[in-house]
Amino acid sequence: MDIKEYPKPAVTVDIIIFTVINNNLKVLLIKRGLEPFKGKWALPGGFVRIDESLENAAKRELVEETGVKDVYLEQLYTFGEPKRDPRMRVITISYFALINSKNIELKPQTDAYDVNWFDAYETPDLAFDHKKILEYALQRLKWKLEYTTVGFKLLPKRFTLGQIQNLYEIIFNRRFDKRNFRKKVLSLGLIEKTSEKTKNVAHRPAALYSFKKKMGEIIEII
Amino acid sequence: MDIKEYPKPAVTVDIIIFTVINNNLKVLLIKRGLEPFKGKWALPGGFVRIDESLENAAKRELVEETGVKDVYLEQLYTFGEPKRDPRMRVITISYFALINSKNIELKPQTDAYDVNWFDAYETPDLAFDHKKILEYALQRLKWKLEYTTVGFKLLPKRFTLGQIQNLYEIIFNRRFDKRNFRKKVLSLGLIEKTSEKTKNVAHRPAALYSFKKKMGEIIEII
DNA sequence: TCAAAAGTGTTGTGTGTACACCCATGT
DNA sequence: ACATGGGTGTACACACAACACTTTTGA
Repeated sequence: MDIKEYPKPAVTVDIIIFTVINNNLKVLLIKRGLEPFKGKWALPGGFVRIDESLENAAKRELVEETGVKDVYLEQLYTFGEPKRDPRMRVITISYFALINSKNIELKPQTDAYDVNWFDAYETPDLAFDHKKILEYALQRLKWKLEYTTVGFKLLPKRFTLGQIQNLYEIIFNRRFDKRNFRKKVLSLGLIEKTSEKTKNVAHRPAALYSFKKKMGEIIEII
Repeated sequence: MDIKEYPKPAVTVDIIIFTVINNNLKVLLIKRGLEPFKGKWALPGGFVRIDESLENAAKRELVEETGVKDVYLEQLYTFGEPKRDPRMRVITISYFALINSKNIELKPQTDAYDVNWFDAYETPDLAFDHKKILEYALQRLKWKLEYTTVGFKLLPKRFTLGQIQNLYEIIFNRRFDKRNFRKKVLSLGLIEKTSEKTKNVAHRPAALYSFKKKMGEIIEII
């Protein structure tokens, strides 16, 4: 039997883009302008072009929506239930991205459709099976933060130890002991104190830290 | 633009089926009977039917090749480089399966093409990018054994502590301390000693262990 | 002066690792 | 008798968790 005889599913990529804004974990969603699920919020994504790699498709979507390039991006999972899209068989390869909010140039104003950041744990109803995909991504995010240091990608270039701890507390939804947390983070040897401190804060200023060079490889230990 | 205008990639599943035979980690390969890569060994797999889920496609392939149903099966990764198949754009969702060799009814004899178990670390050249996929699977396998207990799926119903240790030593390619290993395994509380012992062995007989009931949930802790 | 986050050490508990000898059986 | 894997306990190092008070700033 010739392979061309098989009817082919459509193939898309969807991206779960996380960032931290105002000490809250946010995810980027797009309001659909077309049926099906017109008017519902959905993960950004689109069809994979016939001659581009899956990762490039994801990067392309990412750039289109946020304007950022240098982000942490990894394949998450492939969802392919036959009825997940009412129109036709669609298989989607999901990617998840971590970006720090300073790098973002959202372009919601310039476009007809709405693009917005939502609290990752309190999104509206999502189109397709995107709720399930988001939950899967949140699970992976927790896992990644527990066993790797990729979470640091969510931070700006200069940050305080308090900001890291906040980040972890948001994502794990629990408190950590300040002394133990700082000890642990510093013992990793990935960051170093700069000579600067926070300014205009209504409390004791905090030392600003930055990543040591060559974080790239170390970050991907798993 | 209508979605039907996009040329669609073909979608397949490939399965990395691991088992342990004679204290060696084995992977199931099939010799290709058609071009491209005719005569080369490859991972079992095939096209996803338009109305079946990805996991069902993987299960179908698994049953077709090995006759087994009750196995550990999980999605591994999706490979989609544009040129990975010389004929056309093919995206493959890989799955990896752990089965214990007692359950297998290989059907290589009845088929025209060859099916065989190979040492997972010493396979011949593989078709397509299957070498890369296999290496990815081996990496995941190590990881799974380190952080979960799914590796026990590779064992028969009754087994000795030495067999578990062998399994781990094969996969990690290093030796473990016998006392520490046994302590660790027993402390998990997942297995219990049966009243039986091994027979006809040229050394002191070993106690046979079996899984406690309700292993199902515990096994999937991550 | 008050609120709010920054900053700082010690102690106990549990987990992983290193290590050596006798036992039961088949040949 | 000997070869082979089965079976067992202790001691040290290290990572993690619990815990409270002083400091510096803006309002």
